[in-house]
Amino acid sequence: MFPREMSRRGGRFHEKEFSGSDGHIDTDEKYMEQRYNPRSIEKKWQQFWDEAGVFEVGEDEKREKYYLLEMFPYPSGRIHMGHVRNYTIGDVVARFMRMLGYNVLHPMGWDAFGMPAENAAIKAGSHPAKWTYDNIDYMRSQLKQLGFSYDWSREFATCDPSYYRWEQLFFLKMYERGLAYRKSSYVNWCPKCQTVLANEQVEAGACWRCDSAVVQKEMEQWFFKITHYVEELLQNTFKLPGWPERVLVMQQNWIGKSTGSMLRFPLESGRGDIGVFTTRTDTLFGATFMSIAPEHPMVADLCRGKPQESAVLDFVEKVKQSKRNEREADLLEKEGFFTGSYCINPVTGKKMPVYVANFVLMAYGTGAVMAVPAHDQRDFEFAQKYGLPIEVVIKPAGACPLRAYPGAGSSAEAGLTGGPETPLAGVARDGFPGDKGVLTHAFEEDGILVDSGEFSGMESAAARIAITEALAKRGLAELTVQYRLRDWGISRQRYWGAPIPIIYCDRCGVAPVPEQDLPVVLPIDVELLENGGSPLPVHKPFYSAACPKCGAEGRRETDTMDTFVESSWYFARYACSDFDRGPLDRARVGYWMPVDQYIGGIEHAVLHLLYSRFFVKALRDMGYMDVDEPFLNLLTQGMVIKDGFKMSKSKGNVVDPDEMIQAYGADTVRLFCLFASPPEKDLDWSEQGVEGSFRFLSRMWRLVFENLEALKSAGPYRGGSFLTGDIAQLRRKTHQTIRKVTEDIRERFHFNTAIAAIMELVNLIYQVLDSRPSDPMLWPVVREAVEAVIVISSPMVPHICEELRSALGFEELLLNTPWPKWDDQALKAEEILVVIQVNGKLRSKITVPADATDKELEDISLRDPRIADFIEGKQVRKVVVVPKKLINIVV
RNA sequence: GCCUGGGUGGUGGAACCGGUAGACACAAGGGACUUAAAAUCCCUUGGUGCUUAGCACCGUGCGGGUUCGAUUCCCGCCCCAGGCACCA
Repeated sequence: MFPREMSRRGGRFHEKEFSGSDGHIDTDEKYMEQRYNPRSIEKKWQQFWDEAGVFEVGEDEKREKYYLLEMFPYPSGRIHMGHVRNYTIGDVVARFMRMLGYNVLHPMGWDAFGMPAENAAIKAGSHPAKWTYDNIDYMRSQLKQLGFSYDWSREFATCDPSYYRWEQLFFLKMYERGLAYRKSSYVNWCPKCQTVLANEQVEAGACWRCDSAVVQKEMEQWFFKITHYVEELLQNTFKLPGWPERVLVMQQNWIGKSTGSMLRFPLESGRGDIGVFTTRTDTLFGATFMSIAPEHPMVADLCRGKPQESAVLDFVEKVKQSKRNEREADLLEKEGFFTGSYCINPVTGKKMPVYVANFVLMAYGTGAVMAVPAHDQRDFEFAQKYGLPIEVVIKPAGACPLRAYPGAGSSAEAGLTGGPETPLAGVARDGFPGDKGVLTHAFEEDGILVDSGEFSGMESAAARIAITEALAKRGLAELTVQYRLRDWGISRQRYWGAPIPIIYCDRCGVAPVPEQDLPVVLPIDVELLENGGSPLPVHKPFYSAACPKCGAEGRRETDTMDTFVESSWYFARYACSDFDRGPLDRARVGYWMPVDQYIGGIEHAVLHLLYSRFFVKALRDMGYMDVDEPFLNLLTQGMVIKDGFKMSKSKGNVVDPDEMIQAYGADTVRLFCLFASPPEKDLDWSEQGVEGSFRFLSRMWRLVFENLEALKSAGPYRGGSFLTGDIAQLRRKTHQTIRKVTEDIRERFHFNTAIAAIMELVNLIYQVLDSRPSDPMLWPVVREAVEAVIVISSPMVPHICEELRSALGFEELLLNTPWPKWDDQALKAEEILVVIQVNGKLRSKITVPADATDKELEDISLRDPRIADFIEGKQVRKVVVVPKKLINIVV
């Protein structure tokens, strides 16, 4: 259906070209000339803008700067509707701010490293570089066809050595400062992509790119120490009022700060202790056993020589083999194994069996958890399963006085036997969740401590501090903070990325590449491997390198950097993309940074937006820039969906921007993207909606060309004359519309309502012209209205507006035209509409002089005949008057 | 489970520091122009009812509350979308 249907239904402006050969349509040549034909005018203005370089900017201290940026695209082949929407929103803001007089930087470039290039090249027998640069050329031409106002002189692709050389320099500087380091650890490995992934790139245990299950693998990897800035990253989320709340909350959750205590539990054997992080120190008296992660370094020691040693090690091995998604997604049944060792509860002195448990994560806290079954549901279930003691030590505030019940805990497996000393186990007290006096699940809230020695009777919050302080005197505790955020693993075992500038030497170990040897250029003459693995480890000219320290033959690092490294600083490079004496020209970066408005998809809420915030802090501390945060204001636009789903090839609901532009022109596509919904919401693509946008532009076009002579000879309205009726109303509407459009764009980026207001104004102009008032002021007022329509529409639909404006005889470009101001005088009406309610229900409407007093309004409404029916025979108890708006009569 | 949004006509959406619910558009129906079609223009369009030039009642997920007045504020639910998820 698609292309053919398209050219038939939407391609109206093709008719003129076809008509020459057909010979029967162009009977009315004059009428055809008046038709809106976007194809020719859009090309004309794009060429004009391009040749004149009108969007190129420099630093100008006299003007206020405004740096507007949209997330740059990955050159995947062709732009999709999501790009069109994102960049259209950005372009409107850029053009609007320019007209308001700001010195606007609006650049574009390419996030050009990454795996799709490799996969596509393997498939096509091509090279990632060729694939990438071909795509860039094509996509650049697509962006130009949409008329976006970029300063193309600043364009760059991140796969260019002139870009990534500076990234390599940053790596070296970060290495010097300990912000880049190498360590061996369990990392996320995607077997399909043959590479390691950062935590942020694992979604529900699966690879963010290919959706394969991610496994844990122990490897030597390079990390960026994002945790060095964890507190600043968190605190600044409270100082970014220009960001959407939900993005900030997502980042806060991702950082995952929790305050608590670090506690030490001495081993019964006397050989050391187990460290534990807990936020619930107040429940310490109820800690009856210990759970540790299978990867915990003490596991081997704890079970050594015990009867269950081999069984424990088998269990550990089994858990390690399980997939990350299964293990983390709470799918696996909670299982544990007693190691055979005990540690001692430092406040009760009681023995606590140490279990290896599959749900304990080595990566959070210390990899060991004190288990308090009465006050943690997971521990409760675990204790029931393995017959471990459950001791209640917190009661709900306000509950009845305590009564003791005999315990019934069985601890056979742990070696604890019941007896007179057996603690109260599994028994509920007043106010606890439970049935017939038996605890059915853990009581997890804060409350009042019981059976907790000297701390009994304290409130949880105070007890947390008090118990920690008491233990601190014995060297067994300290107050501490834990974060969920972990360092950013940046090594990728892939070819198409920026090489990490490191050489390994048998004698000297890790040797950074000297700065003067940068860039370490990614070799182009490689054979890609079928399985997707990197060819670099088998490419001798690359990996063979002399050790910079001793000169002996070393081996170059063959991993490349995560592509998110490139996008973590590109916004600063736009300020000085031609600078070749360093990564960033301080003066120019100082002028432009930070980005005043950043626009992009919500999918980067954590990934790119968190990495960039980290990078800017690191660059600041290394002396490259002076800002703390990269993006002052953030707008996250919604997805483009069709038929209820995100556009995707598999759903078969993709709409190609090229075909849309061919059929309707760029202005129509832009207009529809802006009009169909506010930017932060999802946009539902509708063929008919696009038709409607085209219809509106045609209407605007005809408004000018069908009245061209009258409009031109009218000259602008200069004020002074007294206007009446329709004409006065039109002038008022013109200025109301200017105000509404200005505020809708400036205050909240609600282009949909701005466009609706312009449509209303156009409708009114037509209406006034239809009524043909023989008033000498008709054409001057209409002309003022038409000019306003053209100027305030121009950020959204720039091509048609330039054309219409030049048709009216203007010579300067619209983008150099100041944004119009509304005339407060013109907004004033002589008469206003006031609604009358009785008991809050609308009963009548009256038109009154604008200067009527509240008392007059009240009198008029009480005399209103419609109102009389409703108040007749009733007593008027009260009359509420909202000045110039509404009267409510209460009877 | 926790955290964020969000539930308004046939559809996209508007109004929301409480004050005319449904702007603007799409779709649908009717009409004008035309040999015809396209394009364009005009009218109707939340629901129900009636004594049908009009009027009344109901209506913003559900149930309460505050108020002269609630789509908007408060309390309690339901549903949808997104994020995090054994975090100790």
